[in-house]
Amino acid sequence: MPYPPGHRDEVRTRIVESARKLFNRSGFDNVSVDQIMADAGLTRGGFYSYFESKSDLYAEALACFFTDPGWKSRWKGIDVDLNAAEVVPQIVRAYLSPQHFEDVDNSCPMVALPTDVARAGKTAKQAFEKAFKAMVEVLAGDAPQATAQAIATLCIGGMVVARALDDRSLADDLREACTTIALQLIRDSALKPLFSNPA
Amino acid sequence: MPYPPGHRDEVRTRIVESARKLFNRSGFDNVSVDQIMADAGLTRGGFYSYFESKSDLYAEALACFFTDPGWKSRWKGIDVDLNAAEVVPQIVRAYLSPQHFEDVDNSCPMVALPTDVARAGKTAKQAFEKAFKAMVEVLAGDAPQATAQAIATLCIGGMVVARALDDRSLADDLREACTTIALQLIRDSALKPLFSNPA
DNA sequence: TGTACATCAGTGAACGCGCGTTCACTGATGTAC
DNA sequence: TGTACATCAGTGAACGCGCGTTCACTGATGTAC
Repeated sequence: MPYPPGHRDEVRTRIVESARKLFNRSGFDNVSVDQIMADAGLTRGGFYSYFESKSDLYAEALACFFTDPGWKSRWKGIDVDLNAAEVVPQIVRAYLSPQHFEDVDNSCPMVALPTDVARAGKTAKQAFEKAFKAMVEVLAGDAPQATAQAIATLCIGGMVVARALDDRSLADDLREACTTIALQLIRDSALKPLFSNPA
Repeated sequence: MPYPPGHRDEVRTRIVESARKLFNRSGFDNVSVDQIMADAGLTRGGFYSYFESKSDLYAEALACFFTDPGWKSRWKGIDVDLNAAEVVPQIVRAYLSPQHFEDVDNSCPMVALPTDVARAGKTAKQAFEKAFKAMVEVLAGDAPQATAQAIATLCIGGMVVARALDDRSLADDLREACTTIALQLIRDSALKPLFSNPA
């Protein structure tokens, strides 16, 4: 058995990580197999002994962001402590932070690639959905499902729109507006059970 | 002067309209000049007597959606009457409606193309920004700027995320959740001036 | 310890294809007389 | 009214290029003795 065991798994992971980074930067279609393999320190020919086709990578590149245990503290500047009581507001602040806005390479793929996913196949959509459900679950806390979904949408949508604007200060305003409203929704939904719940 | 006056303008508009539709459907990079010209009933060669390059079309295709006087009632099923008192909730409902979700070809480009714009040049981002500002202005009503921006983000982001999900019923839930929360934000912000405004 | 070997991870030339763009041309048009 | 003409909108073959994918091959590796 030439090459140490686990070698292929390690290389495969490296390819997926390179793909995730480059997809984030340029979208699915503007990244070539050549570029991905070169970024992983390999040449193009080897790709097809790891994957059936380029589109096979889409779902894996989306998934690897969330399976990577480091993702929750990926945007430095704001450290999220998952054991803290105030974890939900912390996540919202980190997600909508300037650090996340600027670090496109290590961005959440739900921000960098949602319209690419909408045009891609079922497996990519399933991977996106899994990530979205996980995010809603983390944000849910005491809030009803609809509120948690809206808060997740403010986080993802705020970043997507901010990155498509030309004026940086408007983009900053938008991020902050979404943060404020999302935190307000969290506060309101946490308080509501204490009072009557008007229809 | 062969060909009637206005002929070129008319053909140019037809090309931009075809581009808008096809970009919405497949993104900037998956649509070829050939396809755009064929959709407009022409052949590829003529393109470059109307535009300097393919990327010149991006900003124009974004803009034409909003300059088209028909856009405000584009998603049938829900007719928005801009003179009605309840115009803002109507716009939110129409934007997040199943009709808009399904009609990708005639979709708002802010829903279909935000990540393509984020990767494109300055002119495309300026066009996107202009559309976003216009939307926020329409939604503002009595609400503070930050609230109007968050409502716009719920509309756009809700549609972007819904289209990237695999499960249609989850996508429907999400659209409805965003509608509910957006309408609640409108109601709350309209009421607030009547009471004290707590920090 | 040293050598011969089987394995297979990785290489890179080659393929057919569709792209954005160019350009010499064709032929439908309104105008002049 | 009818004909010849100048204009220029639109055509389609051709270009160089980079893509996704294939495949015969090379050469680094751990193993056997």
